[in-house]
Amino acid sequence: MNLKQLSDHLGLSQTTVSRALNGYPEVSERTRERVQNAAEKHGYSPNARARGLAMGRAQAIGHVLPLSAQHEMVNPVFGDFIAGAGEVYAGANYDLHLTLVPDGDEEAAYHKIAAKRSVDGIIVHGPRMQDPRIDLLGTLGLPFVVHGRASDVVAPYAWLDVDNTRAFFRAAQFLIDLRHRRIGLINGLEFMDFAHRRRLGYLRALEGAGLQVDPALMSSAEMTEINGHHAMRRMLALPSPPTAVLTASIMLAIGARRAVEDAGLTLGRDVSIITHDDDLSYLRNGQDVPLDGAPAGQNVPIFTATRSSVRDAGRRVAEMLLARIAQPGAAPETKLLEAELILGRSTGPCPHA
Amino acid sequence: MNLKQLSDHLGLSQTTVSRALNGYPEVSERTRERVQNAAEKHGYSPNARARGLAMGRAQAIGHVLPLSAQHEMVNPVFGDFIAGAGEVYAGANYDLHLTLVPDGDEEAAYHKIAAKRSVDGIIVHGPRMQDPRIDLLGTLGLPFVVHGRASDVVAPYAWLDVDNTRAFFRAAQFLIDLRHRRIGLINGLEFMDFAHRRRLGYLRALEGAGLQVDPALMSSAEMTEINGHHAMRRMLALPSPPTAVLTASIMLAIGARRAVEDAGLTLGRDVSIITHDDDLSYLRNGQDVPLDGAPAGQNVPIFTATRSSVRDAGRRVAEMLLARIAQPGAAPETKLLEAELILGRSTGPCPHA
DNA sequence: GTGAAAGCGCTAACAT
DNA sequence: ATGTTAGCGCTTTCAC
Repeated sequence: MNLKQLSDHLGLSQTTVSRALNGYPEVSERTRERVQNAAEKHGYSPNARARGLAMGRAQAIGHVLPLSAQHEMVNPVFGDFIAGAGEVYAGANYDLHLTLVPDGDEEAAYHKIAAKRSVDGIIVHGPRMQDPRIDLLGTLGLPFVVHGRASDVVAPYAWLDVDNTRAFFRAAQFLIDLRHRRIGLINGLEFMDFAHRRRLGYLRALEGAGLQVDPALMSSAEMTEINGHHAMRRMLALPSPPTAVLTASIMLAIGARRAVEDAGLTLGRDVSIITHDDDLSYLRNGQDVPLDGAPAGQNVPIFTATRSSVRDAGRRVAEMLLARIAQPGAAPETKLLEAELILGRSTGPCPHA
Repeated sequence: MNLKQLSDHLGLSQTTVSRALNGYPEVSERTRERVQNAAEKHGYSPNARARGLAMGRAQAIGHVLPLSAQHEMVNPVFGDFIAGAGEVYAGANYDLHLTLVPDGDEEAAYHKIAAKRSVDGIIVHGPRMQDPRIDLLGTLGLPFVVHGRASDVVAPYAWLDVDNTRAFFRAAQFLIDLRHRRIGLINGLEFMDFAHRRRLGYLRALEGAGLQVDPALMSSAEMTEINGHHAMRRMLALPSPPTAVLTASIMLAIGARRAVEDAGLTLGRDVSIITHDDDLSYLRNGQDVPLDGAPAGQNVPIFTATRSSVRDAGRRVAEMLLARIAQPGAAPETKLLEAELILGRSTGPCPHA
């Protein structure tokens, strides 16, 4: 059923029906009601393409996900993030378009997205430190918001990010307060901006405490269990192994934990592990203490996480973009979310202290 | 730059330019080249909405993700799956639309998708056992392919699925062969079709071996670490606890593993854990043995997983749908993927045997 | 309060 | 081999 059929059926013009459905004031209440009932009854929804063409906007948002050859895995929280954004779009009658851009032909891909005019704005995912996409999008004049930041980009742009630097600073500081002196970092891929910032926070805490920075205690790789295991194994084999390690995701932490067990060492005594993760719904499910069956005395903090859930971050980024589309001239808004500490276990004071 | 501007610039009609760009044969080679160069130079890409409107198709595929209130988390492999599908769409010049449907108003949502005509076909995610969406889509006449199956739907439809029943049958059989008699199942939410089938495979293996089925050894919940921990704790507290447990995801397995440790028991001796996961890229990263630092003698199978990666499954589902769109009359194709066993550890023979 | 008509940017049937 | 024209389904001026 299209507009013409519906209006013929009602004995009205397309114009009137369109106005009735879109809430224009000059339609009589009686007519509006008749039209709305008929539309409902016949399941009429305007053809999105025709509507967009006539109105000059797509009523759609593009999410752009870079796929790097070095980065096989898609971030597991991506689904939750986009679910949050999707909620907002549904409420505002926007569609969600997803574009996967393999790195290499990035510039062409973004030009094409802009030229096709099938979206009114873009959410940029997975920014790198000196991400060329941001300046490019500025040039293209398409509204956008970045989920994360690109440290080396100077021009102002809209973003929402977790304070990764501070989260890792606090986590490292926590270990320092427990008198650890040899503290390792098992990080994600450091060309990704979030991983770079995490490293920065770790380094600042060490430097602030006057501790030596040892490259052998730092690793950077994709955040999988096996990489966590390898990195921890390597560090434990050092002449002077770490007494505590900070990992950048729960999968890295799990791998590291197993490496400690494999070495015949005891977690929280010989080696402590503390981890950050973007989403602790894996563990928490609404509860603060992840594993309440843990032996007594082991409930010390090990997790840093964003206070708001990933889904909520998705909602907020979507809202920022819609606001930006509504107010094209406005100065780019930015939002920095704080990470929090959550009670957990496997962490103890330095054994040598 | 739009078609009119480009054609004016070239001193040609819009028709000729359109034909040149779309590979129609009646354009002279010289003209085609001139047009293509100009288009390239000015970064011309046809307006997707106008094109779709004129051609009567959207050149876009919709992925529909149900969001249940009971099911807070989006499956972490969703990103990888959709990345695979996206590759195929990019090659075929299709866009990817994502729609998130909260359960409740499912019917209305699907009607709306069909009426809006913004996609040429649909991929259905997360089917339930008696999923009403499938019959609904059949009625709507929109081509679709289901990722997974709906056991209670009788009408034929196109799907791609992993053989979950067989995977869990084999996994349970493996434990039975190790002489285990008390075998637990820590499953996902069983209104989801995949979880239902997994349970079926587990039950068949037990029944085939003449073993008693004990409801106290079966749990069903969202696949998080904490749920794995709770379920395992509960089972270990039974008068007659299991000697082996089969879990439905790596996160459940990790939680269960910790519960075993917390109980002061030894994995692979007192209790064995064997798990399935849809995506072992977390662990494997291209290698067959997940953790090569494992103590000797513990490298026995613990993982069943899809042979093809999740991303590849995404590619294949997308191809099925595009084929279906090209051949609307064709009989619905179906594809059953085999799961495989992967070497791991934490599994041993029954201690009482 | 309602309708006629133009136009959004493109493709495709129909000339030439 | 190229151009003219109609039309995809809607919104929006303009006229009544």
